[in-house]
Amino acid sequence: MDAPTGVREHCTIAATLDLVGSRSSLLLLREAALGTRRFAEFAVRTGLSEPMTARRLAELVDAGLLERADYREPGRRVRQEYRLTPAGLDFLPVITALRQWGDAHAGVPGGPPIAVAHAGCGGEVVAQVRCTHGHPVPPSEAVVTRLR
Amino acid sequence: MDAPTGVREHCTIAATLDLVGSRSSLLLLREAALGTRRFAEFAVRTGLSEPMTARRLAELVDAGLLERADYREPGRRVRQEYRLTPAGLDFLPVITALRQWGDAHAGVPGGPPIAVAHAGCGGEVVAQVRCTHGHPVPPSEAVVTRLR
DNA sequence: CGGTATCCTATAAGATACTG
DNA sequence: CAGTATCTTATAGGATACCG
Repeated sequence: MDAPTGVREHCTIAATLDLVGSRSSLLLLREAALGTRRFAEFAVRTGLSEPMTARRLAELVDAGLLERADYREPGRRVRQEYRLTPAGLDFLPVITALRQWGDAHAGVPGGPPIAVAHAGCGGEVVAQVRCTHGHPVPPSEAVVTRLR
Repeated sequence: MDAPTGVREHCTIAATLDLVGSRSSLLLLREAALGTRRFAEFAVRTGLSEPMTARRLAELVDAGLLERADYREPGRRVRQEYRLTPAGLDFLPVITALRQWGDAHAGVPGGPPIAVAHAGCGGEVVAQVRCTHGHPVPPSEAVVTRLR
């Protein structure tokens, strides 16, 4: 009678939030975007407890944003690592946009703790609202159509 | 002894999530971005209960993303409306990026319920990761520096 | 090191009823 | 229409202890 798996949301933003919208998931995705790979690093850098780190990392793997892989440094035993999948890489605009808003409006003492620059050019990396033709789209030029 | 107001996070993303990171806040900001102005519309369109709608709208006003304003249609009594402030408009890249990821990876039956187009040009509106010089920045070209 | 099991608290969120 | 008051449930998340 009820849906066996997943969520039946009518809005894709709501569906996204149901999937990865918790604070802990977003912090873990932030860390993955910054290059973190190992379980203990995720827990320390996000400040999340280990049980929560484990549960959310497993959810993100299930949701297809992260993948586990074996990882062997020469002469050491096999370890695990978590890496962004293509769907996880597609999430980078969200992380970038959150960081950008936070840097501008939720200033923390001492300033932002990380900086992201474009390799070579050195420009600051930001998320921009544009159309698929590459034009910047200010809010006044965005036309919203409700399809249903 | 403790901080009287606000949150002292070390990361601007975490600070942002503490401020407006709940599912209900993000759904309300989505609606504000789509042009919703009135209390009852916010509640119906997000599917949130009225108490939650009231509490979160007040939080968003306190946080400076929305502002209340009197609003009078000719011949009718004064009503209230909620509008995005400049800080709220700055949040549009986050909403756009969430919608974009959801449209691509969290498909809902019947397809996305809204479409956003660039006025005139007609191109689909998306969030793109770029540098401040305007170059598109693929994940491999983003250089992360931890400042502390 | 990379987790799991168990238990606990805080808060997100809904239901219902009511008010100016 | 635009909320508020009160109550309840579900879940996010932490603390602690333990395991292969």
